[in-house]
Amino acid sequence: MTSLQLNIDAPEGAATYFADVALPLPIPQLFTYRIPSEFLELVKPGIRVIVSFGRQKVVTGLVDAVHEKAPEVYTAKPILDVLDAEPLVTTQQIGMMKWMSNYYLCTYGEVLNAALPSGLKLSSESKIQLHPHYDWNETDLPLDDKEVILLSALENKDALSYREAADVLELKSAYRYIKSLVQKELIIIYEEVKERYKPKKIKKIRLHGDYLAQEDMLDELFQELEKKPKQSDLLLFYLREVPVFQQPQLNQSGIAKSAFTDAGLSASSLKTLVKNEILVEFEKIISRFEEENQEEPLEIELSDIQQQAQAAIFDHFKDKATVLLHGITGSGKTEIYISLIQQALDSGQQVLYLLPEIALTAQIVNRLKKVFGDRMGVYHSKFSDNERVEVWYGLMEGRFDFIVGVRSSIFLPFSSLGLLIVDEEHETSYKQFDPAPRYHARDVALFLAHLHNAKTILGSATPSLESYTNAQQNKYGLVELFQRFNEASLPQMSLANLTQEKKRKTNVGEFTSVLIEAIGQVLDNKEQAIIFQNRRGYSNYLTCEDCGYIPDCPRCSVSLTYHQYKNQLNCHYCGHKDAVPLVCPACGSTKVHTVGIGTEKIEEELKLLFPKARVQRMDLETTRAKYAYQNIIHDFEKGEIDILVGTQMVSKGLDFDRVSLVGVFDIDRMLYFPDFRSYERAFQMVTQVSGRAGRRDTEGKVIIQSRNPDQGIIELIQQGDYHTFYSREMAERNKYHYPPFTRMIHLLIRSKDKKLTKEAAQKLANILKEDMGGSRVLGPQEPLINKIRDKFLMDVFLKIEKKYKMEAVKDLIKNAQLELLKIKDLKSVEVVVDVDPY
DNA sequence: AGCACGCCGACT
DNA sequence: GTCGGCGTGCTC
Repeated sequence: MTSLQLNIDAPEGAATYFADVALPLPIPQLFTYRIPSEFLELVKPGIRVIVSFGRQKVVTGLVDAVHEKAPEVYTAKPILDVLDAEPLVTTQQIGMMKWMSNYYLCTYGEVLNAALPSGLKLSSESKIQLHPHYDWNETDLPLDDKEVILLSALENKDALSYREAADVLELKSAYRYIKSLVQKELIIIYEEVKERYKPKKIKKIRLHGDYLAQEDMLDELFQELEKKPKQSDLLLFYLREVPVFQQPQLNQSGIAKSAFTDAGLSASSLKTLVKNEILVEFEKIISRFEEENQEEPLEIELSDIQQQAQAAIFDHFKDKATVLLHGITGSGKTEIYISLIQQALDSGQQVLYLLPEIALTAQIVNRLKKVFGDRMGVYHSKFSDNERVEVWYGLMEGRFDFIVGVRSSIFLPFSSLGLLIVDEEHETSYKQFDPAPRYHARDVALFLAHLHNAKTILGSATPSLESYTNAQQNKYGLVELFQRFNEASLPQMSLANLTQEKKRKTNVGEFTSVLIEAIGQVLDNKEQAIIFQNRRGYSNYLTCEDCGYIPDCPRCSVSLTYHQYKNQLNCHYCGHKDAVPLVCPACGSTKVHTVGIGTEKIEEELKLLFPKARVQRMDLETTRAKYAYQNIIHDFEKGEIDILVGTQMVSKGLDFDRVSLVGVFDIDRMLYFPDFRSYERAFQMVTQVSGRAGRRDTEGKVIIQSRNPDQGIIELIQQGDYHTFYSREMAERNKYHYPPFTRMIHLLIRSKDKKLTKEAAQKLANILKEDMGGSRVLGPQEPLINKIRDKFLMDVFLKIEKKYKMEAVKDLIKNAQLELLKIKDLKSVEVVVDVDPY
């Protein structure tokens, strides 16, 4: 068999070549395909190929290696097509992706899947259509009802996917009938391949070349057209726009077809001119990114302090690859970044500037665009696939050498990175949780820098304990900036005690009088306020006063959140929606009311408290549209909003001049979150959001509402003293063996059966405890939310001292997983491994 | 991840 | 009996 296959298309005596191909699927191994001789020259590592995989499917894979070793136990399928002339990924990228799959314990295919924008992947979908020789009347084969339904559906619509076929029959799977119909030769199955990336084209018009060569031809033409004024108008318009006789080369690029219609000229006359080959219509591929108005590049001038900081950074870079830039909000970190980026670009290196999702807004992008112009590419989740592909190619082809982007920009094809900046380094949104690869973009960026021998700056006003510890231990250089730029003063923080006010009845709902008064003052002074509440929706949940019933999600173990404007109950975990009950479904009582307070309710209450104030809410719901976020920010900047109410979105990297008050609505909620990082998060959040208050000439005020403000942690947060906070928190982490003293791995065990989930978790924990000692294995424990999307969850945490090799631990985990698979009852239980959970 | 196969319970 | 569900194994 093997020898037969070797000679399929290779000339006598010539070797047959094979390619190991990585597929963007969660399968651990590579797959070997035969390279047909016509593709031999083209197939190299990093080239995308199309292969068939499984029964019928066609998928895009990435060539990993080319060799002559014929597989021994199976016949390799041929590569069907080659997609690239040049490798689509760089060797550094492949190195990084392999490192990621190893470090984050996932398959290479999963990394690949995350790395390639979907516009660069293509896969097929199985579809069915009527058999070419199909004739309804000729069929004397017995057909059952469902088969008839399917056939008539296919007579109306020429193709159906498996999913659609199942929907037509109102079944979970239509496979049975599809198979039967294929056997009866009434339908066929085929693969439809979707090409995802489409270059953007515009229709353009130019003068036919013949008229360029001979000027008198045009005179004749105008005489001919004398009786057709609409056509000669069109022609004159073109000649006015494009002076082809003065500058014949301009005719080549012509003008946009839309220019004619925009000028109010007849579209049908244009059609006639094109038909008569006087004008020529053609298409041009254009970039999706607008050509920037060529403004003068903005010069950045650093203050003395900023210059000193920059000098200190350079000094550290002499012997360290990474510098932590710890600068309070408003200390002018961005200018330092810009200066460093300029210098890196000037020396011919590429630069990557990472920002957390919500901080990457028009504000910062516009500012950078003014300095760097067209060489800067932006990579953002609100960009379409096509736009992402253009950034990818733009970087490869050298049109961009500077990328500003979110988490996933670390996957872009850099070839000569010199500098990486991870801004707001402490942000949790750098960590991806679902799906795999569960990576932390900051940590991958550091590895990427290592691969390129590049320098990295981690920037934050509130560094993560991990990074600050690395700086303390001299692994990173540390540069700190404690002075606000432009002499702006730091806001003054105060506490408002809600419990006490409730006793004295000075509160209005969840608002303390302290906060209400402060807002009133802001409005009187024609200044602005930001109210921060990290909970969206109207209220936390509904409850029945009489029986205590709380509507909960049928698929998750959480109560449903009440959204007033949609008049709906939503599950924030699985998206389940429910109508709002008028009477309690459990006891029939009408005393169903809301508990807790979200951004939506705060907005409503504010409108009642301050009827004249213009209140705007900013959260996931109000910013879903592509430009909604920018619009709100823009209105706020222009002073068209007095009070901005929002979730963490309001705390990120926005600079407003007239904000004099920041209210932290409910700090308790952040502190009591059951997570070892909850204090760190609360500290970061409050410090970040406080930074929005009082810039330039306005003195800022921050009011933190709490029910229980007499705790050390709140005092620490109020003082805003990072160093004290750091040492206190580190003492706690040390005591309980939490990161940064240890490394953590989170094992999430889930399945549809509660008992099996618990059993599997226990088993897994036992195996690991035996292998690595009981003190390093935490759990199994039931998480607070123990069911999501109908799957029961259990947690096991591993805490491993830094001195241990992670490799060894990962092998133990893999082994434990294999052990678990050996127990046949537990095979349906999933184990999700999350390295360095956040 | 899909997809196909095979086994098993609930209906005509 | 057969239909429809679902768990399991495989993909070069």
